[in-house]
Amino acid sequence: MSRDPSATKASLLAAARVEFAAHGAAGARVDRIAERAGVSKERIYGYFGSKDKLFDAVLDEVVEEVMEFVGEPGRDIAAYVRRVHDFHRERPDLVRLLVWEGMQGGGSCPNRRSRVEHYVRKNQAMAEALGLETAEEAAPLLFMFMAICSWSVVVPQVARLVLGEGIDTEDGRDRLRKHIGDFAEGAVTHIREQQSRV
Amino acid sequence: MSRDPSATKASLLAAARVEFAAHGAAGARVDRIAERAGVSKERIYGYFGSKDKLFDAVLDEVVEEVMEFVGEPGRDIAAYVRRVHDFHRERPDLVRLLVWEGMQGGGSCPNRRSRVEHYVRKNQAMAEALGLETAEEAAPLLFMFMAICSWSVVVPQVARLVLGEGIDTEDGRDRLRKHIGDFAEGAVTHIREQQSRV
DNA sequence: ACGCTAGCCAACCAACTGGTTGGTAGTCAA
DNA sequence: TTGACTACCAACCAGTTGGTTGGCTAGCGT
Repeated sequence: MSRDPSATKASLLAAARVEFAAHGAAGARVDRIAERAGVSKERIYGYFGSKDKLFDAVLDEVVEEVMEFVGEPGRDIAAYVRRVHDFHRERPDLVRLLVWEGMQGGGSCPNRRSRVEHYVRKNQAMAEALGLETAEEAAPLLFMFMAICSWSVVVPQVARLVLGEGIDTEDGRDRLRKHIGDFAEGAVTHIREQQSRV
Repeated sequence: MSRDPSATKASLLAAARVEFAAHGAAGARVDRIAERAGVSKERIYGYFGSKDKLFDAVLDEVVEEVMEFVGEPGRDIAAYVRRVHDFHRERPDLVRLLVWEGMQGGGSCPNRRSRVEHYVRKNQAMAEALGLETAEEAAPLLFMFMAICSWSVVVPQVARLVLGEGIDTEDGRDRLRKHIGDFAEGAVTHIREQQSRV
């Protein structure tokens, strides 16, 4: 058909992303990926070797994208958190892929080097904004921000139970967004106070 | 073998809990559950009808347990959050089951009634502790507390990347626990201040 | 003692799984 | 033109899946 290897590869990656985000590495079906890509599934093995390696390739790609799209935290940390929240809400793929990796994966963690680097950079930016001395001190904060920004993507059914059906409306989502911002704001002020007290 | 229906049922439920927590409803294997329970898999269909219904039964049971073991939030909310964190760390089953349900489930949400009730009760307790007027106002807070307490169970690989390898040691975990408590403390103070300002 | 029901299992089944293979057909250098 | 190389696919394969079936037997009421 297309006789354009790089286009075929890209098409497979795109299809795989949809499938993996929806079902995880274990739940994904190779046939569905191939069909969505409009390509014989044999191409998956020709280009990527196996289903799992394809998953890793997708993850690489998405992590790369997020580095590009979500900037680094600036002075106004609550604003940054809201930005991250917006990104995850609009494109839940990354969060879902990470969660699948964490829940199904055997702790292999591909592309480790660059991912660590990515988070270190964010931690540094955050430490600077908070007046903390080392990046490590900011890490738990970053981690918890990720948690509150992602949670409603990960357990939407719990969100509906706890926050009410309103969470499915634009209005309800905005309200949660505001709470998330406030929550972050509170935590940051708390830290700043502890900081100045020393 | 055992010829004791309720014992067989219980044995199946226990085995299913392990299997479902590890692999989710879709990833779980009926044969493995039966083998672990030391029972023919046909009994699963005899007692529960299908794999999915067995999953629901397990979820019911676990939710029930959590209601029992984790109390309600008292005056010291940070302490409550730490308690929840400890529970999830020691027994990650509940979190994992909820996440599988959220990621794989089709939004059916079995046992809805009692689960809503459970969260409403917690929201009320929390609203009271914070001096908020309605339970709904406390809901987002409860939701975010769940998030920060569960996150390292859900994406352990990210925890390792962000917080460093130390997270796998008892010491590192305690440090995170402390940060989670502080984080909650900060958010609560923030809310209390907003409250008193009005 | 005896039959009947309920708990149980080994064996089975059709559907589906990730992965492979043999062969076709574009494409490009010589 | 030819020959070789590469992208590609339909058909295939062995192993696994959730779910079913026919029959065995422990234990109870009679």
